[in-house]
Amino acid sequence: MQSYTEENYLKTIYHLAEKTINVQTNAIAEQMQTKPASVTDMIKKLADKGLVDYIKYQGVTLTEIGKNTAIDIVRKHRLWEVFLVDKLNFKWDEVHDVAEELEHIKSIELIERLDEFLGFPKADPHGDPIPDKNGRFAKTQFIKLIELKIGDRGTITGVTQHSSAFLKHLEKLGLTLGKQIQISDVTDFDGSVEIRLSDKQVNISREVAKHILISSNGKN
Amino acid sequence: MQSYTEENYLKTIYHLAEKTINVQTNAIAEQMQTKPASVTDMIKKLADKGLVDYIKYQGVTLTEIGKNTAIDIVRKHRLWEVFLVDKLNFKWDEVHDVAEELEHIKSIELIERLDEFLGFPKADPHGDPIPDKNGRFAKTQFIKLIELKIGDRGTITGVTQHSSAFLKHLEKLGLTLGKQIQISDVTDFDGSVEIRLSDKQVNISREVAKHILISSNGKN
DNA sequence: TTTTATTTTTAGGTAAATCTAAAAATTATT
DNA sequence: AATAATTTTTAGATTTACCTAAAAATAAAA
Repeated sequence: MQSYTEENYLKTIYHLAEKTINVQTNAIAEQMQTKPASVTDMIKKLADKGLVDYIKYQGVTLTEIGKNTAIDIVRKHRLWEVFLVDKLNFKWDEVHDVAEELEHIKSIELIERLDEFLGFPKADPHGDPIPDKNGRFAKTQFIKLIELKIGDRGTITGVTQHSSAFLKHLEKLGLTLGKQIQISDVTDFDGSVEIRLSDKQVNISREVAKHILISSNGKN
Repeated sequence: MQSYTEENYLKTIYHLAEKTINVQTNAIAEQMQTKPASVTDMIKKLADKGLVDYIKYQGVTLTEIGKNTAIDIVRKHRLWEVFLVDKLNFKWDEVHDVAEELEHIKSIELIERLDEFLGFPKADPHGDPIPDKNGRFAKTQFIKLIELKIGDRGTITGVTQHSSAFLKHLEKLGLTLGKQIQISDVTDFDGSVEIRLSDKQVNISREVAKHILISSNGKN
């Protein structure tokens, strides 16, 4: 059984490991808003518990057990987000902090039943995949909006930025999950992208385009 | 803002204060499965924060702020219990421990929306009243089943014992919330009570009868 | 390949919530 | 009222998760 804090470390390491193989102390510290010295302390503890592999000065990797624990927390977090949006009518930019607390509630039964109550959702309100109770993710075929060419069509299925500012911005533009889009133009000058929606045309910066995930439904 | 632990102390003191005016250190310790010395430490802290009034060796009472905080936790606990039973199909004897964790999630918005989602329930699955967001309880007129006379009718509206064993026992007998009952006999010998339900007749011990609350709908 | 910069760790300390054991106050009993 | 029993508090430690400041290791630059 892990403490609330240990769980948060595992989750952070898990997310950072999606980008780099060996996760660095400073990266963890920054992510968790704490100091590198504190991270070192905790890493040692997690290593003693067999949740991470750790070589001094070389960063950490999750062990099998550590990874499974982390995935379980991610599962809880995302299921609660679905609950908050689908059942309690929260906006997609309002759910993160509360889910951050709810993810630590320790009851397997609770999560199984919540999953069922929500209809076994495959993705959270930001399009992030929800692992099943065995920790398996449904394979998904995403492409970044920025990589599409003029004329390409697709459906918005995820975002890689969860800040409230970003999500509110998308909401205002009408770029929400499930929306069908087509690239109508890409500006050479600043790389901004012109997008055709069913009812209107919007322009987004290159920076925004980087963080939108599209499930492509064919060229042209 | 209180810690998880502080909240548990306030809640315990609140419940104990329903029976005695001045709550004793030992009583708190027993209830919280901790040692009296630890309780004294925490009481001092709560007194410093203005949440309890404390005179050495004389026990504690909640201040207005402390009481409101406690009621808020009770509200959260009971709303989550309703959620677990009504939405996730937990049994009434399975919800306490999980609600014990959920009650500490800090988000006013969450609870308001949960309350609405559940249809502003007035009582939890054990019949305990749920305070509204201003901390006010709906007045309820309960009488203990043990106090009824032969021939009296009523509706089961609460229990004063939340142990799983007790609740499972009632469940097996068909004595669940909302059931209409009539007292058909009271045994002189051991005080056990014979109860008529719509479809059957059951016998309960005096001890069980003490912990069932009835909203009486008139004599005979 | 030194020197410099960055990253990481160690050493020593703090605050929260516990504990045990002993002392002090209160309450009950003779 | 004196003694015994109970309750409560104090004193001093422990554990967890932090911290700062300084030392050590690694990586980057001259």
